[in-house]
Parts: sequence; structure tokens; C-alpha cells
Amino acid sequence: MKKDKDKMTYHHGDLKRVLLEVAIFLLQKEGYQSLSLRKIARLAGVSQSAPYRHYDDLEALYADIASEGFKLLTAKLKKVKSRYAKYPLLQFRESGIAYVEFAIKNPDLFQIMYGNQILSHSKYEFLIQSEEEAFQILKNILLECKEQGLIKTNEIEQASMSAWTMVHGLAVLLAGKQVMFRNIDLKNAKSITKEMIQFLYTGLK
Amino acid sequence: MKKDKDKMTYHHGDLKRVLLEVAIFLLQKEGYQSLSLRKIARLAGVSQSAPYRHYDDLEALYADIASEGFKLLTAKLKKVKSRYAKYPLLQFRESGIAYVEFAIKNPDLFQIMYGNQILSHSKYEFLIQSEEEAFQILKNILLECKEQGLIKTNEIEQASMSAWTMVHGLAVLLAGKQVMFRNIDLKNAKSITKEMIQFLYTGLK
DNA sequence: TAAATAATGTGAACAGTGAATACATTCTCT
DNA sequence: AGAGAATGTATTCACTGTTCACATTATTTA
Repeated sequence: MKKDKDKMTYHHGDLKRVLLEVAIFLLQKEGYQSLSLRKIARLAGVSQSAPYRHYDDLEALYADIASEGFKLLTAKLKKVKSRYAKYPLLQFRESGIAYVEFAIKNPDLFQIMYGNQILSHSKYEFLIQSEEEAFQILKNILLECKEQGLIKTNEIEQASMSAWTMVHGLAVLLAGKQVMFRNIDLKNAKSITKEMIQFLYTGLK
Repeated sequence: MKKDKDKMTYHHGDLKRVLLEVAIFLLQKEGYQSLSLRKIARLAGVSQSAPYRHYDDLEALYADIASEGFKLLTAKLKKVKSRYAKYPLLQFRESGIAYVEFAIKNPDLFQIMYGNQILSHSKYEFLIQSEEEAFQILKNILLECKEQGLIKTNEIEQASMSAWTMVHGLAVLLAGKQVMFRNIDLKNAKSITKEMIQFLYTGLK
């Protein structure tokens, strides 16, 4: 993370990006509980007050992290969508699985994205945008399903909301190992997800 | 919270209970972000180290708070269940609504219950028990629905998991005012919940 | 009943935190 | 070349969770 000693300069050059990267690195290494601005600064090789030149406060950094998370999620969803380009129903199922998988593989990042560490997402325009972009993909998938007559309901908006909501609930519970998912590993999680999405679809069709 | 001055004794008498009550009070007054052991102790009228005689650490207090939350939720669900004693389908819908309502009305308590402040719930036996009790009610409702032939599926376990998961997803998103529920008030939330549960049921029957 | 012991509360200390401030250095642009 | 903006530092403040030696009170036991 720290630049080479001989290349060290007073001005860092790209500190904001480095802070973000260090933060995400620490997040998945030590968990969100022990994340701190000072630790991030230390690892980035700058003083503890340097980050304040780039982020108003800790929440602003969280917002940046969360936004990055949504971008990663979007990328993953896009990949899935294009892999099953001609089979919107598979897109539907696989994007749900991908969503859950993302949460399970990056539980701490997911926590920042959805865990109410950020008091109001609306305060950060770029965050809202990243979120919308992810949501939009799911909407498009549902739309394609409908166009091909794979989903009979007219309320496409409600269908996508329901799907997202259920998958999100699943992701939250699995990533947090809560309630009935206390002792579930990744492989199990995947099959449960598959089943549950199938379950929802049977209702939708 | 503090006892009368003339009744003050060195030994508090019932400090553990008072700490819990103060914590829950502070939770809904100032939010979980600003909750601290020291503040709780101050409000309870004891020194900052007194709580450690009753709770190993902050997490142990969280566990107690969460457990209390699940008990409140259980009570609420039981009420709903008995109110519609002869109509399991209404129990199904209304318990879902009650669950979401609980989350919206007590977002910070809900956060402690599900927000991963507690690293592993399994560490606290009493917590697991409170959780199971709440989940059991939902299972029973689904069971009654099945007995009366209102739900055709055989996989009652999967149906109850799906229902809980979706309702939980809804609760989480609404309580946190996330994504598509950013600008939703309680009244709106209720009707959305109703619709979505109806939506799920249409799939189940 | 008196003494020993367990339970419970206190005060001071430590390391860590987010944040604000005044100051230092460097970059950029006229 | 110099002015002003941008970016980094050192120091300080108020707060946090937690631990430890110690004080007080309740409870048990001899």
C-alpha cells in the first residue's frame, strides 16, 4: 500500500483511491467492526488527519466503499446477464444466485452497503446512482422475461420488487448467518437460493 | 432511571434489568449509533465500570437487548395469531404485516437483532431460544394453513422459510429506507407489505 | 452471632477512536 | 517567479470499551 521509500513525496498523488482500496482490503481481512480511519491512514502511509482532505468524515468513506460495492455487484450481474443472453429465465435465476453469492463472499462489504452505517444514502448522489444501476439490471431481466411471455403477471414493477426483496432477505440472512441459516456453508447456501428462487418463480409464472 | 437520592445505596439492587431498560430507551431515543456502555451507566446512575459486573462486554449487552427484541416480536405475533384464531390465511398475512411494522417502528432495536453487531448469535443460548420462539409461531401459522388446505405445497418448511425470508427482506429494506423504499412512510409501507404478501401467497396457493 | 467469602460497585488508567485546529509543504496557474 | 489552492502533518479534544486494584455490602458458614 505504501509507496517505495525513495519515491515517497509529501504529496501522495492518489491518496483518495489508495484510501478506498486499503479500506476495502481491510474490510475483507479484518471485518467491518475493526475498520477505522486511523488504521486506514496508517496502512496507506499517511498521517491520521490526511484522509480528512478527501472525506468529510467516516460516513463519507463508507459511502464511497458502498458505491464501489454496488459497482462490483453490477459488474457481476452484467456478466451473468450476458452469459445467459438468450435465456431470460436463467438470467432471472442466476442473477439471484449471483446476488446472494456476492453477499456471502463479501459479507463485510455487503454490511457497509446495506447495514445502516450510512445514515441516509440520499446524501450521496454517486451512491444512489450505483444502487440504481444495479437495480436496473434486475428490472431489465424481468422485463425480458415478460416480453418472452415467461412471466404472466402484468405488474412487472411489483414482480421485480418482490424478487429483489426476497433475494435480498436471503442474502442478508445468509451473509449474517442468522436464524435458520446459522450453520450453512457456501455450497448449501447456493442450493437453498436456487430452490427458493424456483419457488418464487413457480408463483410468478 | 436513577433511584431516589434518599433511597440510593451502594448496591443498586436490580442493576442488570435497569441497564437493559435504559439501553432500550436510549436505543429508540438516540439511535443505535450513539449507544454506549458509559452513557447507559451514566443514565442508570452508576459508574462506568459497574455494567461489567453484569455483562462481559458490550456484545453481551447487545445479545440481551436483541433477545428482548425477539420477545417483544414474539408477543406481537402471538397477539395477531390469536386475533385471527380461526383464519390462518389472515394470520399469515397479518403476521407478515406485524413483522414489518415492528421493524419500522423499532428500527434501531431491529438493527441490534439482525444487524451483525453480535458476531455470533450462537454464543448466547438465551438469544437463540428467543429467536426460535418467534420463528416457531410463523411455522405454526403455515402449518395451520396447510391443514386447512389453504396452501397446496407439501414443502411446508420451504414455504415458511420463503415467507420469512421475503418478509424479512422487506422489513430490512423498509426499516433502513433502502433502495426502492427510500421515501416511504409507515402507511405506504403497510400497503406495500400487504401487496407483496398477497403476491407471495398467490404463488403459494 | 461473628467471621469469612462472594457479589457488586468505584476510580483511575490504557489504548484506541473520530474529529477539529493551526501549521507546513507542494502543486498549479497566472 | 510568485500567489493561491490543494494536500499533508502534529497536536489536541472528547469520547469509547475494557481492565485492575480497591471499597462496600450481602450472604453464607462455622
